[in-house]
Amino acid sequence: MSREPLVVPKIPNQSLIQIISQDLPTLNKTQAKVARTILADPKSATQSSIAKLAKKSAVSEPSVNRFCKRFKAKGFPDLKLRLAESLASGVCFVNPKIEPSDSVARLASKIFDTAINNLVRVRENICHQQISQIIEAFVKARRIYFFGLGGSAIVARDAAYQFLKLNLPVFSSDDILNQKMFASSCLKKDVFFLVSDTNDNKEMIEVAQMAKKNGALVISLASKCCRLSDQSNLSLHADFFELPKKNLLISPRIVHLVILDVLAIGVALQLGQCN
Amino acid sequence: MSREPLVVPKIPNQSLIQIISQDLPTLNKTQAKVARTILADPKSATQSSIAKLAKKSAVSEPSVNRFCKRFKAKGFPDLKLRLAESLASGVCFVNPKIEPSDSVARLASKIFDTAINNLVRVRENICHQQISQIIEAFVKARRIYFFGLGGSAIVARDAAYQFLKLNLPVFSSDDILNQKMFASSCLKKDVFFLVSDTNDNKEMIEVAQMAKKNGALVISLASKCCRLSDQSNLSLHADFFELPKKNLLISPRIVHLVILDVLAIGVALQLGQCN
DNA sequence: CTTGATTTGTAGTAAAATTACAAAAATTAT
DNA sequence: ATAATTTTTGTAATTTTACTACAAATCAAG
Repeated sequence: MSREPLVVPKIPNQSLIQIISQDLPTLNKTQAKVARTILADPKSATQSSIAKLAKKSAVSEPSVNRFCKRFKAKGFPDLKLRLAESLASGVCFVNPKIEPSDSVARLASKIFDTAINNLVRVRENICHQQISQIIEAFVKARRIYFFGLGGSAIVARDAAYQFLKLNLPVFSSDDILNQKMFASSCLKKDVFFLVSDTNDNKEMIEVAQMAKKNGALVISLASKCCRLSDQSNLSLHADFFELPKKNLLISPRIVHLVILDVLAIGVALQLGQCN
Repeated sequence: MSREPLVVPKIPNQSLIQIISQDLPTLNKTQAKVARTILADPKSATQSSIAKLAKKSAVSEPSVNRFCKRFKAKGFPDLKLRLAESLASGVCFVNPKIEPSDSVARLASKIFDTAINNLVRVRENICHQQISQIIEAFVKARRIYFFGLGGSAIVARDAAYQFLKLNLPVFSSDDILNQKMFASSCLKKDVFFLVSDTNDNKEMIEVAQMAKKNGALVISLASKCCRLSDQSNLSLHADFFELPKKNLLISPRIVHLVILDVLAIGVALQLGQCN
């Protein structure tokens, strides 16, 4: 038996849709046509016959068949099957860009898909050790401050609400002056949980610095690693697809809220309040 | 736009395999044979032809076809498709119950999975027509009130924040007295958007009734069809797994927020503000 | 039993997918 | 450039698969 390190070529459960969109650049003209038709509306592709799909893509039927074999399917019905699986598993990594011409149905499914994808990504990349440490800190804290600004103020408020239900000593505010006031007068046993989606908000960083100076534990939840994370004792981030600026589509708050659910239930278990 | 309460066509999104095994007792001899063959090995069923499956079940081909139609499939290929979906999502739809002995990693993945599953379910069952109608109503409204209580107050507030960014005339409050005051003094061109997770909150229903009496459009967003939905002109719900009470795990707010994202982006597109 | 209704299978038909092969592009070498 | 080779693509025939109409069989009630 070989002692050489094994190279495991495992690409775990990659969605067919993901594979197709990945390989799109390597496909030739005709196959790319088919790929684009499928990616544009995978659901309807699963319900078409090979003839319909060929016509829609402006290629011949055998070309569709060749496309199927290019993607390791036994044939067209097999491709449809794998496509259906890919859709059902909820993980559609196609980056859905919203077009003004989109129907409401399409719009809705793009937005849901994006939320789902982000959750899947974060689920896989989340650092459990940090989660544990934060739960630990929450349980021991004298007081926990949840702060955020703009859209993240709502996340902070929701978090405070969840932890309040667990009888933790929480406090929340969306007023930056209040936030600074509490940060400047806090104690060592306090915990500051700062939520941010803009990532580099100057005010929030100042709050972090003030709290840290007083020896409090600063935890940040941002959409990516940023200056706020650097200023924190513990930081969580939800790595998203990067999207063009001002695109309304991606909002980190969904992921942030789910992360906070994890923390809240973790704390509840720790306190034995989960029945 | 109609002010009559709409009957929402509910399509319960149960896994086909579940449905088949549920209905097994009600099937006649031949169809039961087919059902048992499929349930014995659903995966291989998705890869068989109608002839193979018929032979394996010791029935004729048309019997298999009739079986398909019995389960609302268009035909055999359609059944295979739904079976494949059912298998792909199968693991995911297991209801993850949280145990005190769960590790943080397990806890986190259960919570993420639940959120993801709920989003997938709602994505498939959401009524696009209603979404369109609501977008329409929002664009035309003189003023839009977003009201919620408890956990849903946060959802309402978030919604108000999103629509405020689009320059819509929004107003939000988590104070029930305020809510009633505005409901009692509103105008016909006003829209009330009521969010609820407890489903049958008496106060919220009163708000709906008051607003309706004044001729305003009442829209509700709840976690299932409930009395509040009945009192609304338009209602959306996010059908979840029903879970034992007091289980912290399931919170409808994630789904509610994503639905509100759909509405917000829909409105933005309608207004031409999406670049 | 016999009549009527339901269920099941046979055989034929229609549709869909695949294959073999030829035409058309694209690529390379001359 | 253009002829030769390779690759890609489409046409048409073949095969497989699924569906339908109808007849036989089974079942139920009188």
